[in-house]
Amino acid sequence: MQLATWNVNSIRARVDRVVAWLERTRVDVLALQETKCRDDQFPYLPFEAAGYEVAHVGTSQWNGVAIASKVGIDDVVVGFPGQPGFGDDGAAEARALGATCGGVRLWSLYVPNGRDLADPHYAYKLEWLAALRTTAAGWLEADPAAQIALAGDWNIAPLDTDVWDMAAFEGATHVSPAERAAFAAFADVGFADPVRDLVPGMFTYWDYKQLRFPRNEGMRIDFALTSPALRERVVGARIERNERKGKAPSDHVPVVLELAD
DNA sequence: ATGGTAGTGTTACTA
Repeated sequence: MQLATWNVNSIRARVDRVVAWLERTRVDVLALQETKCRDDQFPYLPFEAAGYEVAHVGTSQWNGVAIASKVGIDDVVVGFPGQPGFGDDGAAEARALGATCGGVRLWSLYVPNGRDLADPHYAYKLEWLAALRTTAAGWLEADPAAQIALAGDWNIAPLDTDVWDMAAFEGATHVSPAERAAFAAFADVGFADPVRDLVPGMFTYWDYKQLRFPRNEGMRIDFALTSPALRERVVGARIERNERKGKAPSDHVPVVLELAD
């Protein structure tokens, strides 16, 4: 089974590319982020025609997460327990969606960007990550054998080598010690990144601006963290850099886990 | 030179 995550930066702008990629790669389950649409605007039909069921949550042109699966999609949950909100109404944003697909409990996650170290969005980001860690740790305590994937755009570059030039990130988000500690805290409770060792030295995101992709000035910020039982099933991984090429690409590329049956 | 692109939706905001 193949399980993937991909920040598509608008599903309506990218649907043909995403479905063509699914049909070409035969990926079984895909977590999507930044769909940028309401539920009633999601292009379900092309996915269904390709054999994928879709669960989606989106409330506006911002955020939006989905899961597409051709191995079933059960027990769909919008938001994780304890997920903090943001904004005047303090409502939870469309940044987390859980579903069980082919025996794997998959969460499609779009971690808040943070914007600036002094911005309230940054405190929100850290709060959001801490709450997710607490909740995810509870899932493993309840069932140590659970097969769980925390997959998405984490908006954190855990290592200095996960950005093209640390000097360009002086005082910026994505690389701060607090963000990196928040990310490392998931490993402390059992959620590992199985991709880094299999695919070292590759980015998952390149900004549209400033010729970042031609210059390979990117960031590694998209991850599929696995619970111990799911980690045991990982037999391969790839980062589909070619998806940043061609006509109308997303600024992120898919990260794929290959799982033993 | 303190910018540059892209998407959604509007005279801006997010990334």
